[in-house]
Amino acid sequence: MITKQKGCHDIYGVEAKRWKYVDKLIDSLMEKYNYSYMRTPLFEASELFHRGIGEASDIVTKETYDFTDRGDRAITLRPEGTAGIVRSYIENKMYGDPIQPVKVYYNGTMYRYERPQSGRDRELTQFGVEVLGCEDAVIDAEVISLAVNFYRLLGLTNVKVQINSLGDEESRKNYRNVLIEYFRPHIDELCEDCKMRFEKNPLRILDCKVDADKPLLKNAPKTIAHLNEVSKKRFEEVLEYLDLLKIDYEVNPNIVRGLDYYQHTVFEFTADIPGMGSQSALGAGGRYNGLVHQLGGPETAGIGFGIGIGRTLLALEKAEIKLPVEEEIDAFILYINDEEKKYATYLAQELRLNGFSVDMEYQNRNLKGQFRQAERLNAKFLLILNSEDLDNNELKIKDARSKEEEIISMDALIYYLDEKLAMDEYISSEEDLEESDCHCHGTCHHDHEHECHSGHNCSCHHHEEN
RNA sequence: GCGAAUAUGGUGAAGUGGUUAACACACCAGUUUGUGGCACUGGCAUGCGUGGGUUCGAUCCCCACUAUUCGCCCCA
Repeated sequence: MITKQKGCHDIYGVEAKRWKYVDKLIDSLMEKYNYSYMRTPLFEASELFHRGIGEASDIVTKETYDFTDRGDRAITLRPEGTAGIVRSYIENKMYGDPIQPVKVYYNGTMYRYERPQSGRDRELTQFGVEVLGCEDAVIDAEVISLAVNFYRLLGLTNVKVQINSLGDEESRKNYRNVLIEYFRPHIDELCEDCKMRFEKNPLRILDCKVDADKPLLKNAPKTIAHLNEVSKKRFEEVLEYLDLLKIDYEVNPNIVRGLDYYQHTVFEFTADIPGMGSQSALGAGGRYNGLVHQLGGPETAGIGFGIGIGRTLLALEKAEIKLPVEEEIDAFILYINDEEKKYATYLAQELRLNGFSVDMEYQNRNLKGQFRQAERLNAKFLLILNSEDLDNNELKIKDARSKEEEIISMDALIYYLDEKLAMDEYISSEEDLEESDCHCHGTCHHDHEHECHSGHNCSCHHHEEN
């Protein structure tokens, strides 16, 4: 048997519906914020990521999927979304677009060569936005609030925004020197990794987990204290806008991010959910004003974030938040003989083209099996074909919920279904308010708690009474 | 890159150095000449991750490998 590659996943069934739900939410939210969808290639010249992300970062040194193609080109599967977007922005000269700033979003797979574990895969899906060509603090706040609202709409209300500012180039350099001077006399107290970081990227020492509790780290100079006036003012402005938008945040001087290109605002979205382990970061981002120029474009401000969809869904699961995924069909068509089967085939198409979700029996199973199939599919109505009824241009329709059954004229079917389904929607929205979404159909023959078709646990009322 | 655990059918799993590998759920067929969830009957692993070894004999013991899961590291 050929199996899937390490760290990859097949997504299907109910799981696929959850993903689809998130995709739709993203699209509709982005439409409201007026960000345009953008799709860039899954692979790019390796150089793009090396120049963009930074040679020193772990990502480029050991976590990318690299290969040479048949033309001997060095190719890398994209490990993140920003570099490709920026490359495209430059290549397509979007800085000349009459509409500025350029606000885009993406939602696609990324690849990282890592050891997989819970919440971390080799193929992962990220949703992210990028705003290019706007330096104003208001856009920082919009981008952050947008992400928070995305989480809120999913039901994750306890996502924390951790925010920090690295300042502009000048501030960043100053701070770096301050930090080096601060750590230099204490190098020996640091862990092995941090000794490496001291050389390559001293900022990263701050979010080291091994040394985190040492007073040396706790008392380390803070970025914010070493911002120059302009940077400081800018950061305050971002926070003001966040207050205005009622976004809760926590200024965390240890957020420095792994990538070299960040400046000014950097942030991380974390969810304090039991069972998420060290994968509590659901998304992150920041401002990358130097990147466009670094990749060969004009000086252009940029900001964005990336959110891991898989990890977000995992958080929802751990927090026991259910997404309202549709798992019902409007009607299922049953029949016994071949004449009826032909009519069923015709009727299914007719109803589908009229906007109903319809399925039917395909392989002439006995009625018992067909009823079971209809139940499994959560069909709201069963259309039971009968030659005699068909001759009278009628059919028998059974309401799966009420068990009521009646014979109606074929001509009235569409109208009938429309009416009933509208009613049904009304009723189920009422029920949602009372949180009674159990599909046990009143009577239950199970002795214990069991899994409902909709995937949740429910206990049967008449057993509870005992 | 480092560490740990696990590996039996569609699923959850039990099990033993020796003829037919429990049990449950699911599924299929039937009892029921066209109405589902109950009951009953029957069907459902030529096989216990792969390769080697020990043995008269291995799913069970040993070794290696692979895969999965979890943790560390790291995280766009």
